[in-house]
Amino acid sequence: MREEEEGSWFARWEEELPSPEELMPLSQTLITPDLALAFDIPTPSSSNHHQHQQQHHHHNSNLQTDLDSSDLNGSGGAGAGAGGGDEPARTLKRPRLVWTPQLHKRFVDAVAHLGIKNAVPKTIMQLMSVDGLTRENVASHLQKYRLYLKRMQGLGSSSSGASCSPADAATDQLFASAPIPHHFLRGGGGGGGGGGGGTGPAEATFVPFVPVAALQHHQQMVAAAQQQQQFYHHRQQQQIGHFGSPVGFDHGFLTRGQPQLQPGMHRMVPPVPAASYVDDLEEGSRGGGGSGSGSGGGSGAGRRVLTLFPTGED
DNA sequence: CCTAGAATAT
DNA sequence: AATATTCTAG
Repeated sequence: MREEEEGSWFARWEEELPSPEELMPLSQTLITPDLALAFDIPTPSSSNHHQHQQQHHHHNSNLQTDLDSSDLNGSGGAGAGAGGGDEPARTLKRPRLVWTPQLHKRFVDAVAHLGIKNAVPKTIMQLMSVDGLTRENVASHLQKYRLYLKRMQGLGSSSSGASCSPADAATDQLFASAPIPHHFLRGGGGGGGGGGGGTGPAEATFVPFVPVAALQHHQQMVAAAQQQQQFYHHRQQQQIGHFGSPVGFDHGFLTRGQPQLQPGMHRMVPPVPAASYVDDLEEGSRGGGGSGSGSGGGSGAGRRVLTLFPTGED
């Protein structure tokens, strides 16, 4: 048992973690309609371009906002009835998870609040409380995120040309949408050091008494996986509708604020601040504090960090 | 046995 | 390029 705590880290947790707006539109593009479930859809290699008809009445299946991506799973298409039957509950592949800035924000927040030490996929996943998110999803993203951080460290001093490859630019945009917590800066190298500063070794020494206590059972992934598929079906019961964003935001996001408890799978919901939230969008005070972002130079990119929505607002 | 991490594949 | 999936190590 650990009893050491700074006592202040969680004090701000409420303010930093979930923002109502950010919390709501989280359950994005997960799973697709029963269509996918209906057949296994081997997805015939490449060759999928024909615009077929749009999906007629979709029950409650989630749509991706208004993205035209359309076939995530090759809906429709070939299909064929595999197997004859409709027992899709098996061999189902879930659609690719799209890491939208909001989702990433949550990811970063979770990581930031956990600290490097506890920022492991499972914990992060639990902290995020995003249904449909799997450990694999988080792990994969975490991997990428680490690379990004690592890359960031490599720079700092050196020429102002921060970006090396165009690829970085793209990733930058995604990752830039989320504030980089002071952690994550691996000291490794020494090299450069820091730059600026001291970001401090605040290596998250604080123990995370993860609000998500419980859990940690010897649950088998298999079971979890099956259940996940299950809730994909059950999902249809989700309470949808737009949450009043009368302003241009017409996102048809299915939102899922609180995790529903799955039978057999308990998900503790973190202390959702039912109290007042502070909209701490990107606080302007960044740059100096942290790792230096700019340190001196400032990447030319400046900070155009504004979580853009895919809603097509331009 | 389960989890994290990196590597590899799609 | 972005994610998923696989493999290996702890």
